[in-house]
Amino acid sequence: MTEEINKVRVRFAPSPTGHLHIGGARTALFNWIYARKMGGKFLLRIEDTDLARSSPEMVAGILGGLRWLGLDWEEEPLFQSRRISLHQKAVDRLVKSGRAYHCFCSPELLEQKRRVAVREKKDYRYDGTCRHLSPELRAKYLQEGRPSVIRFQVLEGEVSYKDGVFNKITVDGTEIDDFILIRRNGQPTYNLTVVVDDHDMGITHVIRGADHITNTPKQLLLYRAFGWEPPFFAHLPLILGPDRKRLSKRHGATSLEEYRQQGYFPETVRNYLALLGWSPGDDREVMTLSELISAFDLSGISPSNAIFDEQKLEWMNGIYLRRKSEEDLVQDLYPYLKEWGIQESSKSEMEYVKKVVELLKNRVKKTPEFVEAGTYFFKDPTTYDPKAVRKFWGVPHLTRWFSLLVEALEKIDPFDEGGIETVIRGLAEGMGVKAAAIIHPARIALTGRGASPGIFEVMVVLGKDRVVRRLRKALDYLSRSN
RNA sequence: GGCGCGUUCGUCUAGGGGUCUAGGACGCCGGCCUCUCACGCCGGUAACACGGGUUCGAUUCCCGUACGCGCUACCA
Repeated sequence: MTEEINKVRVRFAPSPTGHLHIGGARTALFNWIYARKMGGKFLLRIEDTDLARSSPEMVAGILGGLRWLGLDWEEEPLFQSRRISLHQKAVDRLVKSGRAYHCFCSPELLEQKRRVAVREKKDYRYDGTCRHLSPELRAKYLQEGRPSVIRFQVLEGEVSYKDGVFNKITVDGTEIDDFILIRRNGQPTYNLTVVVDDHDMGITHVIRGADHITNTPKQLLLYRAFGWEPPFFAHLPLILGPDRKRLSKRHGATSLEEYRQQGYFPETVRNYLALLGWSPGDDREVMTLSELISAFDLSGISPSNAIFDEQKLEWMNGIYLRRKSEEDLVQDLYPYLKEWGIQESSKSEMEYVKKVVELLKNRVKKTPEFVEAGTYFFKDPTTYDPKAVRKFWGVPHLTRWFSLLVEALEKIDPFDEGGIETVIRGLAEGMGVKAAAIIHPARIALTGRGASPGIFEVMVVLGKDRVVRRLRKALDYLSRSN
């Protein structure tokens, strides 16, 4: 029983007003890992009280993103919008106990006061007009049905807490506004809902972005006013773009979905994100999930913001890609097959694709790159790389070499690597040139390019028919252009 | 502007009074391998923001300055 009570419960609480942001994904990941590490539970709460900007599609997208990353949650996600009456009830308690009060100041009036303060270079804070309203006047206004908000009454002199990541955070009570708990339209505000919901969900550790640091003292005040035990707070440093500004559209991809579409593996994103702001304390970087979980510790999180380095993400994806089996990569390639002109995937065609993957996997970092890198395995070259042509096709006797090459290759049976290599090296020797003198021109003929996997391997995969056809085609091209 | 927080190679970071000639990784540069390109391997480049303290001794502790970021909403 007590064991159950002491169990760690963490949550990820996105607001469905956009796609799952890379920063949100990391927050979710850290919560998930922490729950796993501690044998606790990872819960979800959808903060959809901003009715105008929230949508069910966004909720679905966010859940999909979490699933893709492998971050499974327990219990049903809590929808904040369905808890409004509970939030209001909680505030009623505060009003009754005198910790919250109705404020009748109009938004226009407050806006005006704020402008004045800004003009005079003073910092604005709610002046407490309605805090000091006489009970009679307040009752009268209420009776008249004057529109009002409910504000929290800040009494404390100083609030401080020890953050799990940052140093001790202290703020003077005079710096905290009598913040609004319930809007004019009856909707509760963030600082209130987050406290009520976290309490009701039994959240023990709040792990969230550092942009919430300054909200924390307000929330602590609410916990105190409600007489609730506050959770442990740990704030994650922000993820910045290369210009040190908060990661945004200007930096390119910011949503998890975009990285998925670009061909990054979930394990890469997970691993890379885990390393943004956290380190296992030793030199390990490429780590499995279970390694991540066992090495994870809140104390390993650094407090300074981190710049998102896409180059390193790409490098890491290359590591994971090379570790994958050809079979798995072929699976990943299915959505792209039609770009190679493969309509329905027969067994033999898949065998061919697998061979192509074998040759290319050390040369790409993301799955979709196979498409471009491997086009010549599926279509005869229609153009020849001009730079390579200039370098290797300008030699004399090339057409004669190609003719001899075709002749020799046609005789090879079986058409395997050893046989091909022997033939080509023999041919070169016979002509008193290096093998490279034949290999490079042949590569252009076969692939259209100046670079490719080893040419003997390429020939084997292409097969004798394609090889011979392409060499003849090049021969034709050469004789016409000379 | 006010308040809060932060500051180790270009980037992610290790280290937290002497063992630091500050370690690793990405990137970049060079080399090896080699038919090219990759992969792999080897090597190199590059940092404790600045100024004061405390101390026998500060990258490590304290204060200040600079810079950065966050918050400053009837958004979350």
